[in-house]
Order: sequence, then C-alpha cells, then structure tokens
Amino acid sequence: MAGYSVGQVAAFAGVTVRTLHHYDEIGLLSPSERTAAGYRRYAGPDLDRLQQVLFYRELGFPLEEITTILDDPGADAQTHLRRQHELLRRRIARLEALVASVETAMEAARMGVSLTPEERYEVFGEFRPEDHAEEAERRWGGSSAWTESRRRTASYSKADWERITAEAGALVTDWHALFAAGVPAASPEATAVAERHRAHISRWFYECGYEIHVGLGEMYVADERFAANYERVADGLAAYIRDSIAANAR
Amino acid sequence: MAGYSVGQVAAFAGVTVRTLHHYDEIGLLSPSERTAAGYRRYAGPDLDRLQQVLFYRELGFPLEEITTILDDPGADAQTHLRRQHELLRRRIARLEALVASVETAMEAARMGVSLTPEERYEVFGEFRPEDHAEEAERRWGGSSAWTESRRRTASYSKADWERITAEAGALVTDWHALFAAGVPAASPEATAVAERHRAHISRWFYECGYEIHVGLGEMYVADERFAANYERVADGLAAYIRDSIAANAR
DNA sequence: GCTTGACTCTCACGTTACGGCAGGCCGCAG
DNA sequence: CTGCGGCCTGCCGTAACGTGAGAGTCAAGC
Repeated sequence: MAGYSVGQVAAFAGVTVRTLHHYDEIGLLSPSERTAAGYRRYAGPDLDRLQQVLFYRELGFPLEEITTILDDPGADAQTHLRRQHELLRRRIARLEALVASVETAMEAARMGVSLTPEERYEVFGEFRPEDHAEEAERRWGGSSAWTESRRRTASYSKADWERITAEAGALVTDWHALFAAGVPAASPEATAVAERHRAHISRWFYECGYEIHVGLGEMYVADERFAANYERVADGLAAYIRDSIAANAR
Repeated sequence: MAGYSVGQVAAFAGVTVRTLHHYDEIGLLSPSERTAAGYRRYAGPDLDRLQQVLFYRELGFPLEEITTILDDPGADAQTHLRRQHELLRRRIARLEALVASVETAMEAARMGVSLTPEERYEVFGEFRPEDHAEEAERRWGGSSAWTESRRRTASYSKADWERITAEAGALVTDWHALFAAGVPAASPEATAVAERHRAHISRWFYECGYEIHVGLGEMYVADERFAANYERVADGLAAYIRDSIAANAR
C-alpha cells in the first residue's frame, strides 16, 4: 500500500477529490500509479508537484500555464522557489498598496475630505502603468476636467456627528494650544493629545494601531488635502501633529 | 453628457467592456442612466460601487456574494472600509506565511535538509485549523507514521556541488574557530563571516537580504532540523551564528 | 462467508465569470 | 452623406471545477 488515495491527498492538501480528478484529466497531475482496481495512488513526487500546483494556483496562474511551468525541464526546484518568492513579494506589495488606499479612504471619510474618482481608482490603475495613463489622456483630452469634475460629500450619521466633531475639534485645539505655547511635540503633554487622537479614531472610526497612526501623521503633512485642514489653523501645525504622533508611538 | 460611457469606465477601471455588460446583466452594477439610444451612462455613485466590486473581487469573492454585501442596507461606507482593511490584513498574513514557507524550503534545499510531506503542506493546511487536524488523525490513525514516513533527498546540480559545499563548510569552520576562541558574536570578525554567509547564499541560491538573513539565523536555533547541522559541530554554535548574523544586520 | 458503509471509479451535465464574435444601431468628422 | 469608431444585444465558447448518477471496491463486523 505505497502511496496515498485521492481522499487522503485531498483532505491533506485541502482540495476536493474532484479537483484531483480534474488535474488528472487535464494532465496537470496524474498519479504515478494505479491499483489493479484502477484506484489512483499518489506517491511522494506527486505530492511535491501538487504543492507546486497549489502554490501557483493561489497566485492566480491558469492551470495550463502551471503545466508548462512545471513541465519545463530547464527549471529546477531552486528556480521555482526563487520565482515563487518573487511573485509573493510582488503580490504582497500590491495588497499593501491596497491597504494604504483603504486607510486613505477611511481617513478621508473621517475628515470629510472628498476624493475624486481618479483618486479612488489610483491603486487599480497601477495595473498598466504607462499604457493606462496615455490612454486616459487620449480619451478624455486632458485629465484636469476629469480630475476636477466632481467631488461628492461624504454621508455621515447625523446623531453622533456633533459629538464626534466636537471631540475632533477639541483635539486640534489642544494641539494648537501646545504648539502656540512652544511646548515640544515630543513632550508628554503633546503625546497625550496624540494618544487621545488615536483613541478617538479607534472608537469612532476604525481600529487605529500605532503603526497606522504614524502613517496618518505622515499623511497629514505629505498630502495637501489633509494638510490644509491643519495648516489653516496655524502654520506648521500639521508637522507638529505628525511629530507628536510619532513620538507617542515610541 | 453627464456620466461616462462603458468604454471610458472600462479603460479607467482597468476592466473590459464585456465585464461591465456582465455586471449589468446580473444586476451587480447597472448604470444609473441610459441615453435615449440605450447607451449606458455611469455616474458617480456607479463608479463608487464599481470600485467596491473590484475590491471584493480581487479578494476572491464570488460576484453574487458581492451583490449581497453591497446591497446590504445595514452597511455603510465605513463598515466596508473596515471589513476591507481586515480582509487585506488577513490575506497579507497568509501570503507572508507562504513567503516564510518558501524561505524555509529554499534553506532546506540549500542545507540538504529534507522536509516531510506534512511539513511541505503545513501552510496549506492552515486553512482549516482544527477540523483538519482531527480529520487527518482520524483518517490516518495517528500522524506519526505519516510524518516519519518518507524523507527524500534533494537533487542538486553535480558540477557546482563540491565548490558550494566547500565554501559553506569553510564558513562554518571559520565561525567555529571564532566561537571556540571566545571571540564575541558581535565582533567585526564574526560579523564578517556572517556577511560572507549572506553573500554565499545570495550568490548560489537566492537573493538574501538582511531581513531574510536574520530570519534564517533565528531558524537555525528554533528549528531543530537546522540546528542539528550546527550543534553537532559544537554546542551553542547555532546560537552564536544567529547572534553574529543579527549583529551583522545592524 | 456475507453484508454493509465508506470510498472509489467514470461519464456527464451544471455553474461562474467572463472572452469573443456577429449583426446592427448611433454619432460625429470630413 | 459617408465613413469609422463606439455601443447595442444576442449567443456561443472556455476554465475550473461542483454535483450528482450508476457501478465497482475494500476493510470491518456479524
């Protein structure tokens, strides 16, 4: 009884029996042996191959392409591992871009800043770096009209609105007071405000850990849409807030 | 001419016109307006919705589920953003587990350590935490036989084999000499060996940055399969190597 | 030795999420 | 008014399986 049955392999690898049947049908993964009764028997190398298959599949490769990749005689195990490592890193980078975009959106909603359609699709557009840009340019005759075209107002729940804005306003006021009094951004007083700011976001909007919070701080300075909200109170306040947030995170 | 045509939206969002037609057909995303001639006109809210659709689609949700998610009247924009944030974080964590698994496999191949089938599927098995474990237990009557069942020998290219092992052996020898002489792991001598070790891996096996290198160092101590390779030379050598790698990374 | 329930086999049709045409209407530049 | 590109609605094709149907297989228990 060398090797494993379809059911065993399926349960083990987390796929269905049908999937293994399918892979056999299309020649992607045929068990190296069959019993007298015609039962599939999967041996060690078959499992190796299945793992590779699942790996590339998870990364969205079509099965036919996986077949050619795995049947390439010029590629050994090392080659595959390197490629997989690279593919994973790219995919993760992509998802982290999405995370950043979501965080921007969350913060935009929180602060009442509106994003243009273009901004909202920014991360999706990355798919075709230049191709896309010139296409857009060509089709809409300059993106300015498109960019400025419309800004929508975010919809808020009305009940908590006053409380939330009052709280947020108090935070900015406190920061401003410290800033105006010349209290350093890294002082306990300033970082205390930062911590309240973080708690405020976590309570009313979304779970805001220190890492995300620091990211927000950077955004308040780097992104003029957000910076404007603080800079109109006092010149340099955005940077002050960023610094106190950073100090609070340590 | 308020709104955008299918072609514009398609090019903009990075999907095909056919896809938009399809989404219209199944009621996932119907343009809020049509021209007199029956042309689809997508307005702002439609674009918002499309972005949500693409987001959930990228995370592998079936379109029907996306429909119900987006049509849920109890969920507002904030809810979606939070959910998306959470989903992304999970997916990234998953992929990072895969990265770790690939790195382990790369290192296993490099050091000639063999992994059991179970170990190779470790990361895939994570899908069904307990369910899977007991299933496996039930079906194979104790995993020990399965675990120990077979270890295969990794296949190497024969030509470079001698050179590579000689180099790797020299590294261990050098480390051992320093270790035996009582030279600190953080000393320039020890970290120099660590740097050569990193270069060795990068040259012969895979791109090994400092972060990965530190990860390997941890693995040499934490994972007994790797630890054994160093501990049999001298007691405590694995930890010494780990420390010198960590020191070298700073 | 025979039944029984779990497992397996091979068709074979159904489903999802589109891709890719065909045949015909719209709209504007020349 | 005539292209020519864009858009329309079918409609068929495809990938990667899901989901039985009907029948053979195998280890366990009576």
